[in-house]
Amino acid sequence: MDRALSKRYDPQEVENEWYKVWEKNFSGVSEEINEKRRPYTIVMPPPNVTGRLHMGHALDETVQDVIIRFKRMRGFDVLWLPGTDHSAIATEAKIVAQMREEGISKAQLGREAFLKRAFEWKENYGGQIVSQIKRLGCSCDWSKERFTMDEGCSKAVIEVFVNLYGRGLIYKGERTVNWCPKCKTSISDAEVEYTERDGYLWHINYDVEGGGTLTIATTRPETMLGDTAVAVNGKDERFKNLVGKTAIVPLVNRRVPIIADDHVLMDFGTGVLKVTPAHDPNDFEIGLRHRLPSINVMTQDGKINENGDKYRGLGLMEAREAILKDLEAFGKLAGTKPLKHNVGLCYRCGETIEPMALVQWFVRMKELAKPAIDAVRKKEVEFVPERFEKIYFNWLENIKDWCISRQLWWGHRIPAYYCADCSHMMVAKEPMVSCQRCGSKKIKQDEDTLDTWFSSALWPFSTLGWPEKTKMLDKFFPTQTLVTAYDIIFFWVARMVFMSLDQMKVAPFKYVYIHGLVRDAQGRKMSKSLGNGVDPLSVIERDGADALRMALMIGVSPGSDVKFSDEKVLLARNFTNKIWNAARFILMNVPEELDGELRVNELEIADKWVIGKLNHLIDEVSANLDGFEFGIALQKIYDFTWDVFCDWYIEIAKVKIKTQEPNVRGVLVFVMRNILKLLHPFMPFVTEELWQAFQSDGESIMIQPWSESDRGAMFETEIAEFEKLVLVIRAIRSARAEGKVPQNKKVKVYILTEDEIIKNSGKLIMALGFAESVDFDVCGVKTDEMFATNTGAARIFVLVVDAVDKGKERARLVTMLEKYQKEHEVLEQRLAKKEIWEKAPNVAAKYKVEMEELTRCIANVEESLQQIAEGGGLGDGD
RNA sequence: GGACGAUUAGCUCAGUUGGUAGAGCAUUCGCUUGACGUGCGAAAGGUCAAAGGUUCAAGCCCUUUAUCGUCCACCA
Repeated sequence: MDRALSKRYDPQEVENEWYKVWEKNFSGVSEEINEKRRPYTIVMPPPNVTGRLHMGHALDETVQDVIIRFKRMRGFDVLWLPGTDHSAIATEAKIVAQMREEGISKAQLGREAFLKRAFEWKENYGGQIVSQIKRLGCSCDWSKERFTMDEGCSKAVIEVFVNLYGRGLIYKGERTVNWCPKCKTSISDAEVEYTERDGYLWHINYDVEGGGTLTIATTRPETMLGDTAVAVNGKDERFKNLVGKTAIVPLVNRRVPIIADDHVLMDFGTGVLKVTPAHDPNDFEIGLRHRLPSINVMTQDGKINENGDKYRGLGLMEAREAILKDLEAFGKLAGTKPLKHNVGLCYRCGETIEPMALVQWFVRMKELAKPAIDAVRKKEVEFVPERFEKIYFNWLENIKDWCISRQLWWGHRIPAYYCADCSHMMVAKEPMVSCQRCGSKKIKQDEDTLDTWFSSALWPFSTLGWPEKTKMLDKFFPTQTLVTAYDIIFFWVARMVFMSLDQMKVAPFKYVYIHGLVRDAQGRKMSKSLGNGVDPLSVIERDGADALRMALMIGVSPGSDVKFSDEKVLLARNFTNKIWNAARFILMNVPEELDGELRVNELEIADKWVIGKLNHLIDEVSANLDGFEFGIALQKIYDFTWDVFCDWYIEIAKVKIKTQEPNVRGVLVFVMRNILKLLHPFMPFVTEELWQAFQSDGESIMIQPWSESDRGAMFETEIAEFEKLVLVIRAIRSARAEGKVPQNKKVKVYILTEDEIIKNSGKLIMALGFAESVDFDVCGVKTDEMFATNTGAARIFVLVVDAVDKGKERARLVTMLEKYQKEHEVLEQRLAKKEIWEKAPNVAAKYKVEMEELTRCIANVEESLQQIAEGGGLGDGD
């Protein structure tokens, strides 16, 4: 690396450069099966092709990249396949909006020209999200990039549609569907979001032929224009005699039957229900049961249609006002009650959804859902965290047929063809040119396109070449892990599972890793309307992609939402700088012999400590990553790097470098290299840049073998022993600070201990505790010059001479004594119980040792107090 | 109505098989120490939402409750 390391890490300098290298070197995975390296596949959830990168993407892509980079280093033959989604409604809406500005409508342009324009739009904006994903450092294989509407994916869509239709699993029929008047298309049940609104329950009197009145209750009076019955519960004594008679719908004066149906609740509203089969799913069912006609009163853009008599042309709300006014005028309005009720909204545009009976295409779900439920039950597919399988089950177990037709142009056109002469319908893979029944050449293709999620559901295999039998499919399917947020379990995850099980006879992936949504610092969902979204690209530009990635990954647990805050970015950015400078220190002090062989059997205690800690870290982090515990893994690497390596080992290394101890360089480089590798999945750029400084072969860190712990160098006892030293040194520093000893002043230290390790580590203790001499016996200390402290768990008694604050010693010793005595008591009580010896002898033994230590400490403190009380100095005095 | 999650330091959150509570930020004190002031050392701060239970031992397991959040279902 010829770039001199500056004092501060500058991410901009390195990021673009490295991504170019990676993209060149690591795209184009081989289709051939590698006997030694097992394949590991992730298909990227395709973002909207014309979208912009937001924090949700950033989190999703980062998680995937962490997994992929980890698995790659672990020796898997990885494929992370990227791509984009045509996002039918969202994209078409954007194009239509743009056209509106130019004063052009879809109808004016025509289907063909519209599609031409849409593809041009896609070409222009489709690259944007891709280049933004690249800036995150994602190591996906861009040579395999796919698009849901490319030739192959489209072919897969047609193949599945025709197949399902042939087996009767796709059908065309009239059902109540969710109509969005703004998007002017039907949408599936999953695409409706319910929200509670304050509304009214209006009571309206319907005359009964032959005398009497029935008061119905409704929240949508405008739908009465389409009423074809009035229903009561058959068990309701109040209305029993009216069943079978005829009611008159006010305003339109339609004669409708009064029917009995169990769906009507006696205790809600007035117990009388107006039945509008065309505009309510429940009423539609009632209509089927009672063979009621269905009168549609709405146009596609949410106005009253020709069936609405004099209200024709009014918007629904206008119609409601007008109808209520008229009802009142006719004396038919019996009352108004406020009511909180749920209103369905379009998940794309937020418009109120109008249920409407329409002829649409549906996927029959019951048969497809069952294997998908079983696959998760049998753990062929596992959710991480597991609890999300409940959501999945709940949805699939109560699923209704899936409305897949959309009245849009941007999407996969339904491969159904109609004969203009005999109306014969044909569903076929290839465009039909003549009618199979009458031979007519006048053939028209179905106008509708498919739900975006229909093509997304095939994504894990359509992207690998299916329906062709490709080597890619052979090698990389089924995939291993799918990473996504919980909000699209219904839309996408469940549908991929049942489509794959049905078409491929195998689940599309083994694990579904679910992460949460990214929220702002106040915990609110980031949204355009709130304007609280943080642009990941601005974070990258300011603090680097590594900092962004770390900010998203640190301290998160699977399935829970991530609060994104500047504090986290700062933490992450500071951490990149910390590693950078740790590396800089090593490079400045270890200019040569970078290979620095690590000779384990020549190590001293501090070396063994850091190596041992590293080995434990490697094991833990590897296990955490295998278990999708990214937040924990990253936290552990962070703690080790900062606390263990930088704050302690490098400080010790400074002492060792001065005294020219032979092993220090090897240890520093060895630990640093391992930190870089462990950290690389999370922070690819800075680790790559530094890796290059610690080796000479120029190879990318991406393909380095993952760290393996050395089982022979776990050093448990050394770790425990060294940590006693740490406590002693901390105690000295603490005593100095409490005693207000100026930082630049050295101090005499006396330590009461029988510990051999501590006795033999005077040099280190002196150096790191800013002490000038360390004695291990009590001697020559006047009480008014000393400051005492305990050392926490090790309970070694430390005396620091030359303390300035002379008044506090006694009180401090008393406090210490009380604390020790209390701890002693607690342990004594625990150990008094027989059961602990029987059931957890190792724990009991540990407690016993601690208690003995405490006993010694108490004696020491008491002795000191005694001496103070006698007014003399400790020991010989001088 | 059903399900799930959250409740731990002033704030934001970790805490993986039960063994004497952790981090970052903020606060206080002290440091221009030749890697880093995006830094270093020290300190203060928590009856782990409440009440029961299991256990030698509970933040963690069980039961109930409260508050907040999310999803699903839905009475027009």
